[in-house]
Amino acid sequence: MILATWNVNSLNVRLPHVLKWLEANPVDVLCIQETKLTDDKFPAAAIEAAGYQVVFSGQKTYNGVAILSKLPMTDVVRNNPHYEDAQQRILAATIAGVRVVCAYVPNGQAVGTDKYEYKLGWLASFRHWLELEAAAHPNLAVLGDYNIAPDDRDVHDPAAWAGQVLCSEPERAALRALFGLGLTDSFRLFEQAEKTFSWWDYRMLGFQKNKGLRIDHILLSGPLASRCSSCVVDRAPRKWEQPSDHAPVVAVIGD
DNA sequence: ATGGCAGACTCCGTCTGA
Repeated sequence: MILATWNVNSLNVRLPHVLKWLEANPVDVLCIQETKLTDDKFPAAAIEAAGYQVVFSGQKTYNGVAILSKLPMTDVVRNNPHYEDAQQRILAATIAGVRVVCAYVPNGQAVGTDKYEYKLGWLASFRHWLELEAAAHPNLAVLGDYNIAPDDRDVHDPAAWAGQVLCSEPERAALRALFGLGLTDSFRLFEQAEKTFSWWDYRMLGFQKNKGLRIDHILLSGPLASRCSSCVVDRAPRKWEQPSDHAPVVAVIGD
């Protein structure tokens, strides 16, 4: 099974990119974040025509998540049942015996702001819910835009980003708390090129200068991690016309 | 210290993202 995650920064704009990428990369499951579409405007027909079933949970202007799958999805859950949230950031489904969670973790804006506090509270409740999911589903995969760079290897300029949002110690501790549930950052199971990132600022030639962060992750429970044979970032779509500022991350799970 | 870029809505400026 091949699992992928991609923050598309508006599915309205990026639908052609998604379809083009799936044609070249026919993954089994693709988790999408930042659809920025209400459910009545979701392009389900175009995705189904490409051979994927799809579930989605959106809102106007911001956030919004979707799971595309070649195989049937059951037990679909929208949002964290233990966290009252008007923002649509979580979607879960069971696919071929694997519990797949698609998450768009809040950005946090800046350390010390209300949005930052919302992010930390959201993550604490997310951990609580994932603990229950992990207990119920030995095969658990949590994919998405975490808006956290796990450590300084995941930051183009650690000194400039030190203590800043996406890199602050409380955020990193919240991510480690998810690792504490037995979830592994599949990217770090393998030898990786230095300065591999999944997001680059649109401004100041961020991608061309590789001034990025690795904030999109595929976390796997023990049984899935032991069967994982690769995890890579696909930089190719970031070079296309009118790209998302994020690149897809892809993990391969063997038999 | 600010803006740079991009997308969406309030739509020719403002908010948010990361």
